[in-house]
Amino acid sequence: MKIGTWNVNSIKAREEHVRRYLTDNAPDILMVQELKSLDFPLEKISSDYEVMAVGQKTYNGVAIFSKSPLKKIMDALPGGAQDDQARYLEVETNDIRLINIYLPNGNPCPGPKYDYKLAWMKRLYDRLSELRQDDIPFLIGGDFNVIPEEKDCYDPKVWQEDALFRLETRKAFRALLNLGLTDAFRVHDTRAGQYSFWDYQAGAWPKNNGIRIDHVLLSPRIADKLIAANINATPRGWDKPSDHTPVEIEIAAA
DNA sequence: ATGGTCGTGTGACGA
Repeated sequence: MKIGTWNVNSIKAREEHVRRYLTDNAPDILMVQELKSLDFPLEKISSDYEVMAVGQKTYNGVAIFSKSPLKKIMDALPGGAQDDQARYLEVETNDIRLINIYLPNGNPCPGPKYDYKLAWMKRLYDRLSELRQDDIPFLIGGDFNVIPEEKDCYDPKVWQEDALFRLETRKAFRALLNLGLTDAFRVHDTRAGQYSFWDYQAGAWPKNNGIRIDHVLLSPRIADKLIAANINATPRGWDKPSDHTPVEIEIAAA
């Protein structure tokens, strides 16, 4: 079973990119982030996929494409009574719990946006902790807006005080891993300089000045089924690309 | 050394 995650940076601007990606790669599941649309007709992208989304005008928004039927578990991260940002979608398909997130960026840092990011990560910790306690196997993918380690960015000094890399952010990400989760990509590739995002500015893509911020984390029983994991940089090279590229994993069926 | 890029929706703001 092939599962991908991709921040598309506007579904309106990237409709054809997503269609092409699904056609070329035929994943069983694709999780996308940053729809930047409240009600884009996602079902018209491919008749091979069922799709479920939580959208919002202009900002955020996540969706899941799946070849198998999807059952909604929740479309907001618990613990945020006044939080109306579309960043979380939890579903069940093929007896697997799937979570798609667009974790807050948090810049500028310090400031209220960074406070929101840390609070969101704590809420995420609480939700994943609950799933672990209930022994529900799950896979969480998306744009985490977290650079886990120095080797996941081209120049750690530049990123030192950034909301994506500063120590407090990395500690909060480490806490998620300490629930017993596996960073799927790192099981199959330990090299430095493997990135999922390259800024549009300053020739970051041709210079390979990127960062690895899109992740797939697996609970233990799903991790045991992991067959492959990779970053597919091809879509970043397409015309008018997203600034992110898909991360792909494969797990053994049933 | 400086400004440099997109997307949304038309003027900043978010990334």
